[in-house]
Amino acid sequence: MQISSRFSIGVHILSLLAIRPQDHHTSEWLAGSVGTNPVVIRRVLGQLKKAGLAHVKAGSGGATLARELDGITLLDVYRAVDVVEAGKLFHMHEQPNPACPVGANIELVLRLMMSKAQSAMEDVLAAVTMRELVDVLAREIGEKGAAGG
Amino acid sequence: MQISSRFSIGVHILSLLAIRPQDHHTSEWLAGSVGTNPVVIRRVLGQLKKAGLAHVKAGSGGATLARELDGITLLDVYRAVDVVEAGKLFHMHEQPNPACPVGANIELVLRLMMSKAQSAMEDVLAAVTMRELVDVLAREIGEKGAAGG
DNA sequence: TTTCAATGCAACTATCATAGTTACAGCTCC
DNA sequence: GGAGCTGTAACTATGATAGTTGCATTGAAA
Repeated sequence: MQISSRFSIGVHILSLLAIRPQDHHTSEWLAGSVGTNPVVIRRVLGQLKKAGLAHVKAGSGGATLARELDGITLLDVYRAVDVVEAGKLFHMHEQPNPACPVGANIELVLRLMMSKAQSAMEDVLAAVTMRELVDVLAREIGEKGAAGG
Repeated sequence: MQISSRFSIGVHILSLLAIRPQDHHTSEWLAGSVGTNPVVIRRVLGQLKKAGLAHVKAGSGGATLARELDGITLLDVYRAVDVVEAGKLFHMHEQPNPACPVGANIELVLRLMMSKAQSAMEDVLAAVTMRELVDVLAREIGEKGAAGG
């Protein structure tokens, strides 16, 4: 089991929009950096757009950030690409026997723990802004470097 | 995307072994409380056994705890049922373009964040022992009650 | 107004994990 | 030996993911 790569693709896209604001970011251009199909990019970009994180221009094409980097957390991206339903990271078995003491009561207890665990994970994502991520990324690029687009 | 119910089934099984130590815990009996097929139970129980959390008797049948409740954390169960590979909760897209500055460097940065988020989640699981969970469960049962097995 | 590149979306594919099910060999104990 | 149970293989249905093709629509520029 893994959380869909739509999340990492979303972060990648927003990073590109931030770091190379001068370029014309078509889905094909973005797909070239992400290493996937333009349609996959359009799907994710559509979700970022719906979440108010990006603008996308139909016709002439091109995407831009819809918000300041400081106003976008990793949790915003994670929510935008709809990768895990809220409160449903863990799948609880669905038919515990209500006639058994354990079966009748374990769901409540277990859901509480699951919820805490999921929240802890999401809190980490919420604590990181795209600004911070892009800054670290820019430093990496500065040190190691890399050519092309 | 959701983490497999094998985890919640595993916790349910261990709770049953703890709370009703007098019973003969066959896969069919356990399946009755969990609300699933005996084979599903045997599969999970086999994983708990391999992880050293439960004993299972072939032939005559029946499962028992292999460790004190205090010595079993929810993380142990989570690891036992092999629900998420270590460090791989998030799926990173696999072919970022090394010729693009962002593509070449985002993996490192993103994996760091993903790893932190996953660890935060697992730390919560590690902080809860089956003893604590069973105590809460027993209190629930005491308050609300429920008949049968 | 024609043209052209790009988006948005539907539809289809392959692949994989999950979870349920049947079947049966092998083990244990009475 | 027989009854009952485990361990495991094999098969099924279902659903998510991710890639792909095709096309109607859009918008800007020639």
